[in-house]
Amino acid sequence: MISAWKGLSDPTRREILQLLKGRPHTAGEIADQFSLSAATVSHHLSVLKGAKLVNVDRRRQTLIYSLNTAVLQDVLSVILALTASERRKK
Amino acid sequence: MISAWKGLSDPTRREILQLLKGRPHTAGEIADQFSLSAATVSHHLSVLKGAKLVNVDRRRQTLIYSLNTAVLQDVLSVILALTASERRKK
DNA sequence: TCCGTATTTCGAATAGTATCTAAATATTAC
DNA sequence: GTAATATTTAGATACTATTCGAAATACGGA
Repeated sequence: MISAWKGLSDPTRREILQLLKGRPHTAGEIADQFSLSAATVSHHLSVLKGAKLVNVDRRRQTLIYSLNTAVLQDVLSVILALTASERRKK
Repeated sequence: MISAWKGLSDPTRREILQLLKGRPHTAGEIADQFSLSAATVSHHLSVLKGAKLVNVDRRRQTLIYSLNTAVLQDVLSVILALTASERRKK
């Protein structure tokens, strides 16, 4: 199990998520957007998958990756908790 | 320059931030909360400082760390952008 | 069944991170 | 100036992450 935080800690992976925000993409389409080898992008996708930040579906011979925002809600609440100004203090 | 994402990617550092959310702490007080050496905690504090997630003030011979939420706002907007459902689609 | 396309997995190089102990620095008190 | 206290820096080691090219796998079509 990879934490969402680890998934988000790499800039390439954050770019992939931004890309997937628009619409689902195949692994090949994603790899084409970066000057990295397909193997490297595949590795990043497996990290994102392990962190449940993306969903994968197979259609014919291609794998289609899409954004999974469920885990982002948890990240969001941690950040919100940290930024929340404390009311009712003392 | 360390990115806020890198700063947030380690569980110990996130715990430190939670601790600082309550009130500022000295380096020693923070170190006491963890079963890690003071040197290790100091390292984590320097990462948080590099990511501008904490502020440091010196009072007498102690260094006082406090939470800096400014950078968290940027993290927050990235997460919000990813989770925002797309309106006006098509 | 063999081929082509899409993608992942493997093995290895390199770089970055977390952790420790010990030594160094900074501040204050005497 | 010396000592005491608080904290960081230095050096070492182990672990984890990023990246690549090459080989392996999976699926669908001829």
